Amino acid sequence: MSKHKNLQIGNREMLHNQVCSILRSAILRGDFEPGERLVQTELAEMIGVSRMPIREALRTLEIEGLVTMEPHKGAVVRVLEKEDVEEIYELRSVLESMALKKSMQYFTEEDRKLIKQYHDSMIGATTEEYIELNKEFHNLLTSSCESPRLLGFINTISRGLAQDTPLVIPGQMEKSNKEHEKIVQAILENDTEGAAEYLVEHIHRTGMELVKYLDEKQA
Amino acid sequence: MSKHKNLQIGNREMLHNQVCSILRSAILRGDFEPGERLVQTELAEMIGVSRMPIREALRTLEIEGLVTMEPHKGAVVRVLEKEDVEEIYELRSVLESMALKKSMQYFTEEDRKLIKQYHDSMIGATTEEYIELNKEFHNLLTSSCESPRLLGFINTISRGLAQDTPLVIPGQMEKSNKEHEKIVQAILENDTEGAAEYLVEHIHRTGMELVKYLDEKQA
DNA sequence: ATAATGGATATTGGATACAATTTATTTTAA
DNA sequence: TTAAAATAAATTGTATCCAATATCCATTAT
Repeated sequence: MSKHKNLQIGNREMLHNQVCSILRSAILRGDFEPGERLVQTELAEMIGVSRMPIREALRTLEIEGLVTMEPHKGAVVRVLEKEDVEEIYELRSVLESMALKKSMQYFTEEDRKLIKQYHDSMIGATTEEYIELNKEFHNLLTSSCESPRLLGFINTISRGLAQDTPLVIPGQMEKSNKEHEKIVQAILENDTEGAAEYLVEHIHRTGMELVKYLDEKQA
Repeated sequence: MSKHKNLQIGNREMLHNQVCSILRSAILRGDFEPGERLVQTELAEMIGVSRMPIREALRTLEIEGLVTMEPHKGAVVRVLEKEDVEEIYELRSVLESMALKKSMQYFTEEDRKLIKQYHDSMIGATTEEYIELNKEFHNLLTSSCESPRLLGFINTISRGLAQDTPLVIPGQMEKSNKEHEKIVQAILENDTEGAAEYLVEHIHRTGMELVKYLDEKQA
């Protein structure tokens, strides 16, 4: 974070990033059917921009795995299969635990306090609060690792899937809190291997439950 | 308008991809100095296309880590520090070994034969041949893993660095061949953990030597 | 002399219109 | 009914234009 407050007047983010966020939310929210075709001119008119930022946004979404693009055919909303969810969570567990292990050596006492603080604030949170806090919690665990490419991969893979598991997995918040507790405890004790192992278990368990939920929904 | 006579580029793949390859090769070959600014209009004129495919190509190169882009500043050729090389090789070892382990369960007898065949053909190869064969060899080890996102990450990270280590590391071909031998042997014996471990060692050793070379060059 | 200020200039980000290419659809013909 | 041809639709790429912004350079103030 910058030491100064944001004094900017207008929105300085580039258009294709804003477009990307809009489309990503819409897809994850289910505004577009899986398999639905995304016509550039229609999107441009809907959002109120020209085709260029749309094209750039779609390319980003393709990398994140939310749409597929073929030459002269365009973009379609990707159908997430069970295998996709399994792959995403397996990669998340490997990459996030790797980033956590690397981050551990850079954590200051303040970092560890902040992590504990976030964890505590998640205990009594509402579902909506929890989803936001959880994103930031996981971000705190990994973002000190000094590996920009690794962090880029983690962000890419994480954005490819909605982070609203508390809404669909029964008891997810309670289970997560218990698992987070073990991770936080290990971090406070400077137990690198333990923290990483508990994080792997946490992500793996969540992935398994999400797959189970999707299986049941499909059946 | 445009003269289709002096086509610097073929006609089958999409333009921004061809542009991307051209620029990637040019950067890795050293045609652009590290830190050099890449002006879109100049590149467009040089290559003989309009600005749009240039812009799209630059964005891909940014993801691969070859250039950095800032709003209204444009693209500059990235300076690869020691830390970058270390990160790239560490990620490669983790991701490629993961992909190899997953691939092992899908290998057919033909796959294993083909891998052995490639390895054998690398024994007496010239340096140029070796570089090409080595790319395909590593590709064979990982590409059966049925994890498209994992393969995407491996490709992205690999393209961010020139794959011409045989040219700069003394005795690289001989050392690699010995390490490949162990990998191939483990694959033929269906020893998943062994193959993955030897691959990690191989990539790690190459990364170390490359860092050492860069250190010496800088000094 | 040096730092800050204030334009010119260059470059990027984005919009728009249009041509070219490919795919999808419909119509026509055997 | 089926196959070929014509048509429509969508994407890719080009050319141009304009606005926002960064960079550079000369001028001014301290």
